[in-house]
Amino acid sequence: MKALSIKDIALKANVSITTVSFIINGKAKEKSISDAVIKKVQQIIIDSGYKPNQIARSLRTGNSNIIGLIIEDISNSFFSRIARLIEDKAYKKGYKIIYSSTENSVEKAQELINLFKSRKVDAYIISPMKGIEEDIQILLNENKPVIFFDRNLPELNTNYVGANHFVASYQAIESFIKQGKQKIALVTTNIDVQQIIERFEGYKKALIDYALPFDEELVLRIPFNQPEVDTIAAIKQLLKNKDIDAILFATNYLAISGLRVLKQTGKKLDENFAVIGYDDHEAFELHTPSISTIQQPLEEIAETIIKLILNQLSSKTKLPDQQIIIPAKLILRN
Amino acid sequence: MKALSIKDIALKANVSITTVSFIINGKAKEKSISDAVIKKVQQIIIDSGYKPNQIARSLRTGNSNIIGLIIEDISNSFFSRIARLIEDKAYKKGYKIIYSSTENSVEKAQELINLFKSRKVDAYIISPMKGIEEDIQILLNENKPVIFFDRNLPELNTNYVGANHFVASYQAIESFIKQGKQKIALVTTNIDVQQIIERFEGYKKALIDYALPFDEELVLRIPFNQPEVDTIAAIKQLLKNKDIDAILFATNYLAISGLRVLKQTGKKLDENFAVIGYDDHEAFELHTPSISTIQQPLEEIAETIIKLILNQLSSKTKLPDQQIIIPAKLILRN
DNA sequence: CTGAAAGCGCTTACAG
DNA sequence: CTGAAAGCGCTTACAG
Repeated sequence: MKALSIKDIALKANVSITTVSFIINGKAKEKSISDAVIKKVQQIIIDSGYKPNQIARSLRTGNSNIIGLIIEDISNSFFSRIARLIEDKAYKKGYKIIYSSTENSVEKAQELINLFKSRKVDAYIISPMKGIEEDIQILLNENKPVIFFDRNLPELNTNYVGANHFVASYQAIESFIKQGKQKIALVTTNIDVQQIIERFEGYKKALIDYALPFDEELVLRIPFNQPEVDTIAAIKQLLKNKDIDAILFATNYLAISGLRVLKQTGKKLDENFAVIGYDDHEAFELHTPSISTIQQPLEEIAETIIKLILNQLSSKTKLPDQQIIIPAKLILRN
Repeated sequence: MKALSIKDIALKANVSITTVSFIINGKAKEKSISDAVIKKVQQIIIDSGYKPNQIARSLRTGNSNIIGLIIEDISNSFFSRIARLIEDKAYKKGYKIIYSSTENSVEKAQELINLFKSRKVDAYIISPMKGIEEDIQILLNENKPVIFFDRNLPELNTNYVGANHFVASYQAIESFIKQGKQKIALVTTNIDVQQIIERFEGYKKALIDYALPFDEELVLRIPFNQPEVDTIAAIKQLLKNKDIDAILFATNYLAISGLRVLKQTGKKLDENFAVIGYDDHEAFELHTPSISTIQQPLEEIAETIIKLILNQLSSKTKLPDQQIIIPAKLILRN
């Protein structure tokens, strides 16, 4: 059972495929096709259930109405929520999203870019990593809209939408200090991207501003993709060796591991020990006691990304790049 | 900057595009292209960074090396974890996955099927809903491999991979009864799919087998996509009106809402009141006390799905449909 | 051992 | 008001 083609419709309607094509693409008026023909062809299309072959259309036009979304890990709730929001919003504008995870691997990201490129996606939304600059630059040279989100590569001139991680992190530490905490640790990842570095800088700056000593040994940098048992062991070690009274976790999955440590060791969250997580997670609110957290405004981020993309796609000339920084919110839950 | 085409490569190598095509597709030996030519062309391909246009290839061959994945909601951790696993496994076999969420809307699912169809995906992995039967039947008539997962539409002859929800649910209730629970509620959704019905049947059968009264008023059916505040209100109502000593939640997001209710009302989980969740979630283990849960073997489900797909894609004849039911595990955490 | 040519299903500049 | 034809970038049956 082969699918119908535009030729079949033209045959049935006794017109040329040109005419059918004009009608399908809403150019009937502009091309002054008679109303009678328009009506007849449209009826045949409806009756037959004909759907244009998008592959052929893409080959001919060079675009696809598809936006490629490249993220770190779809099973991380921060990314899956953002993906869902972007999907919804793009969908309403007639664009489809295809997405895939990189696990922070440059090779995987390169393959995804090639995949998307060979599928002629119209635009790219990327949470990038160091090492991918060259591949991105090629996309930019081809005049493809590229929006970075979550993290930026400042050496590249492109659009970026992200939260103000420096300030968020600073405020989190500030709130610890105001609670009288003295030995505040940061549990972060070792991935070398701006957004993670900013969280560290905010941490450090707050300590310095409040005249607390900055101790590199209170900063735990967990290798990305390390098995969780090792992460848990490292956090246990940190708690054992140092007399810590507060921890800021720089990602939600690290905070989850941290909460597992507390559960396993029986360490209590009380006036002597506090934690703050990054990026909300159901487990934080439901925890006893509830865990305070830094929340990125997902809705606003998704909205901004889509707006930037659509602007670019509808403009013939290259628009100036925009770096949009949205405040993150510290949600105190105790 | 236009991308290179096979023509450019042929020109540079001073051979025909036929020859280049054979070499790209590994048919050089079979077509007895000389080693010298093979080497020369390959070198030019590498040097120039040429990547075949997959759109053109798809148009010509009618397939795409892409598998379409249609799920309920990518922001639900059950689906995002499965998606991630399927993505990994397919990737290793040279297939890419594109996925999208339906939110249980038949219309959205139809649009996605049409999108995927017009993109010539090679196979479909679908968590279906009632009302989509006809569209699926069309895919089957076109001899496209279709695998249902998570839920089945028994009236359709197709492949299915899922967990044994009846048994899992039965065992959960059985464990409540053995703890001496008497008034056991079920909080489930109103979506009319087999997997949800089985969870209900398991609940009911266990009560009957153990000579406990089955009371329809202890079954709360939450409308899908209802705002969470309403869900929370309904659960509060249930707890208030009935003297319940145990609840089985039929999905993880319902259990999350249930835990929110406990938090808000201050109701304690103790020897007088127990809950079990469905599909694991970080919040369950980290909760105080930890929440018991029914876990579907995600890894095994993903593995089985991919195996079925690859079998079908590599077989020229239609393989017999398989219904693969994998046991779910009750994880008791207290 | 290699190539010319048809064709996949569209869009669109051009012609009438 | 409408259509014939070129062309997007591939693959492959056929010919030599």
